[in-house]
Amino acid sequence: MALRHAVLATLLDSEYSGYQLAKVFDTGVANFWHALPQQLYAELTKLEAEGLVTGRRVIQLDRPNKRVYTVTEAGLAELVRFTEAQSKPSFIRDDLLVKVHAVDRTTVSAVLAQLAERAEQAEAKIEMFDGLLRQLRGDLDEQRFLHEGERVGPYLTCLRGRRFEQENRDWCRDTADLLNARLGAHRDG
Amino acid sequence: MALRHAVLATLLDSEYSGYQLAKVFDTGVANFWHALPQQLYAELTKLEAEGLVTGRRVIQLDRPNKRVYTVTEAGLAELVRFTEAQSKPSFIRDDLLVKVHAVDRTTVSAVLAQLAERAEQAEAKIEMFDGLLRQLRGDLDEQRFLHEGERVGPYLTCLRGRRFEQENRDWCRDTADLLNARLGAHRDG
DNA sequence: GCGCTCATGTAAGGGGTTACATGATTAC
DNA sequence: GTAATCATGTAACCCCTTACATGAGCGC
Repeated sequence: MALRHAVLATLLDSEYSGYQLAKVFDTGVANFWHALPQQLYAELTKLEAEGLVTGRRVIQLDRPNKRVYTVTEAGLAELVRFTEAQSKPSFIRDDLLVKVHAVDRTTVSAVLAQLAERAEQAEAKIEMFDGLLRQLRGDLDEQRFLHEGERVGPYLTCLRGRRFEQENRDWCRDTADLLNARLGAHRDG
Repeated sequence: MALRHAVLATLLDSEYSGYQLAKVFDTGVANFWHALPQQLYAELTKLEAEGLVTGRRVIQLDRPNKRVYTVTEAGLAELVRFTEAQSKPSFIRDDLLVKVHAVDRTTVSAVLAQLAERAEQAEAKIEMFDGLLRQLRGDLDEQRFLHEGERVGPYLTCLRGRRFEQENRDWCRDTADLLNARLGAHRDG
């Protein structure tokens, strides 16, 4: 029962519809939480029933209508309660790392291809983060924004996401280089 | 259904009992997969029923007996099939990052305390990885081992884990420093 | 005896994933 | 009309988590 807190934290940035929230969870938020659209629709319905968010119908002429959500006082209180409670240890689950762990007994070429793909995805995410960070800090330079900006939370998590993806990209490249070098040297696999 | 592949990949390193596997999943393997002991016992039973691993009873005099498992040919084939299939995108779920994202509207002191705690945990993991890496490469230096060692998969994933924890520790410290500086400057809470 | 580690589970319930369903509106 | 995006779900199933249960052997 922690998806709700990720949703509440995200709705502090702006009001969102389920559809918009799904987009955000697929990009920026994905650095600290992962969820599918169906989960988000269900969670928003539950959160509204419990009074932690309120929905507002928005009539759109050029597109289908939508329902956007805002955090209530009760929702914020729940987020504070969550913040003060102990954190569960975070966890990673990564298919690609499982594959690398077993690479000496499986198919090196398949792993190499996936490392290259992952490195590219990481690169794309880095650029996405750079854009997001620029957008968040507006006219200020980073140090100024971090020290004087009003809301730094989202900026700080983006910085973390950016570092993570950089590390990810570099490791993928280093690992691919090494596996390639071994292939060249041994002429097997 | 991907826990099984993490288990198979881990059993390539050595034969393990469920209990030992749980220990390994709590430390080294935790960098790419997370699982509780109950899951592992259940998965080992299923894997043996499907012929992907074989169990062997070990009689111990000084401790309760145990059952240790090895990957079969069919298990290795399944791991190869998995390796060649597309990877699911990896995901992170991290309470602490949710809390940092919302920090401007919640309790800074609680977040600071948890950042410090997390930084310490990361430091401990870095040391654990250093030990593991030394153990894996034996007498060889790192470059030599990476280029000439027999099994580099586990070493490569450890390197990834180490980098990840380093990044984690640094970000926690930087973030805590910044939040502290803001507290000092604004004198609010 | 008591607590610790080793060792292996069962059962219930909640959360997440996969597959499917529906409809509005815009652009070609 | 057909594809693409916007928009919102339902249903079934599987996996994961939480809580509980059991017992052997060691050190004090």
